[in-house]
Amino acid sequence: MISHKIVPNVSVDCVVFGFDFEKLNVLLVERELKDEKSGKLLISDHTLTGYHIFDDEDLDSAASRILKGLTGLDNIFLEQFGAFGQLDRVSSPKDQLWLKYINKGFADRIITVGYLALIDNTKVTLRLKDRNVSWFPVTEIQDMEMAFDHKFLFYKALDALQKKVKVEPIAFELLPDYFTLSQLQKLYEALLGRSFDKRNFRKKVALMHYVIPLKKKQQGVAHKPAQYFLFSREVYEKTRKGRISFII
Amino acid sequence: MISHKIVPNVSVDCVVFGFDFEKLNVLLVERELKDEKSGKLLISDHTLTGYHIFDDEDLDSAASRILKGLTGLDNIFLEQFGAFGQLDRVSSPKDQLWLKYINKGFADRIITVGYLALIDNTKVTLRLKDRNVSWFPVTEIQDMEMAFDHKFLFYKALDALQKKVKVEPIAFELLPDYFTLSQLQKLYEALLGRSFDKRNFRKKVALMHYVIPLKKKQQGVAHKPAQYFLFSREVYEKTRKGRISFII
DNA sequence: AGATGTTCGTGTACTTAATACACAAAGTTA
DNA sequence: TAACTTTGTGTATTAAGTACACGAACATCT
Repeated sequence: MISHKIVPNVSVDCVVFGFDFEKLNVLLVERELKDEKSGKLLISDHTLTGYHIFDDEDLDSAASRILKGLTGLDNIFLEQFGAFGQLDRVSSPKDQLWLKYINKGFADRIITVGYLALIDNTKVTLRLKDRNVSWFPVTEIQDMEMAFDHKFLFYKALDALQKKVKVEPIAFELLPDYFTLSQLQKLYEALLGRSFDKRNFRKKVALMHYVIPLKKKQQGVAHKPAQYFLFSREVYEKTRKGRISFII
Repeated sequence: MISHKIVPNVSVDCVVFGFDFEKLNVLLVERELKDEKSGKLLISDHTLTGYHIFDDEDLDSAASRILKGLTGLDNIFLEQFGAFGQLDRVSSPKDQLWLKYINKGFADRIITVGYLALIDNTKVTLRLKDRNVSWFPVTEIQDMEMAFDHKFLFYKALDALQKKVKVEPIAFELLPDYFTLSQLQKLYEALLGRSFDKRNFRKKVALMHYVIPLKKKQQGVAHKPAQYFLFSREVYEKTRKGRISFII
């Protein structure tokens, strides 16, 4: 059981990515603070999902705990993309006001460990008591107001994701258990911000013996139904060569 | 100026790599503790170079500070390879004994941020007051006794280095300003633990327009003298394509 | 002066991967 | 049954990867 005694100087922040078959999205939590008397909005922006770590859990567990609370899911794909300890991470007036307001006695020197999480949108229903949590297209983050250094962290995570996706088969974490090749292609296009030629893309996938066709086809679509495929990590581990280039 | 007030729960550890034109080495510090009465060796092993961070420096600065103290050099190539916060990182009897002995009042829950550093052996003379610091071939680490979770951290760093080296031109950080192609090849062989065909290796290097031949040749060697080359980061930045595969 | 030892620097043939590009087939809906 | 939409497929060309052997340039030794 968890003691709920926090380690004062350390937090984790999760950048949670999801794919809706159209575009890549990120999960953000609304942050609002109203002046009690005037009712005036003092703060209205968004944050990543993060929290301090407890003194009896390690970093990965802290990240898993946060994601469990957010999505109800265990076994979410999670990977560090960096540790961040700039002196001015939490020092803007807005952020100081917020920290005073929530009044949890956090230190003002907080080193945060960033985790990127990939989740299968089809499996999750969001929930976080008292706070609005929702998906935002990654292409819109640019123009949003964000808390602390969270916009910076987001772009670090996106960068790490784009690099990793070229080198390891982690994109499948964003898809349901079975998927069509067009969905896979759209995903890579959303991840990398470029487009691929259909035939060439499929030629490459054909060389990935761990992307396995199923007997199942799409049903009820107003066009030629697509075949479903499945990603087998087992086959991947067995057949991977030393090669680097994954997609591209 | 630095206040020397430490952040209690956070440290950085540096895994410092060097290349002696034969093999890849890592820098370790000897750790010894003798019983005051009996003179019996209670601890004799090696550690990475690390320390707590101060409350007025960020993570990168802390790592730079440690390396400056160790090598006298600024501007060393530095990059995070992960943050580590296992509950049992420092809890072995030996490590507890050591922490009691040095008696600096460190917390017993310490999250460390791992940095990998690449240095040009030809530019450095080691120095660390009161402690023995020296180079060890990476192939020998396996059989060494190491403090805390430092052996684990070392292998994480090595792994990160091997991945990164395939994808970015960081190997040059381990070489002097100018070098021969045979030295470059030996370096890649040491880094990746495999060998390359000379002609094919050179064919690849020829495609890297940022590896630039100099007029200079080796002198005083008892064989045909090799031409020197130089790595230009400027040309690299200008000419890099989206491609992934770097060497291999 | 000449022989010995060592590392340097180069080319070709073959196989594998990357790219560019267009159209008929299989479903739904009106 | 016609219109619409997405699926699924092949070929030709170029670029990159791999396998493989030998003369040239220097220092050293006799």
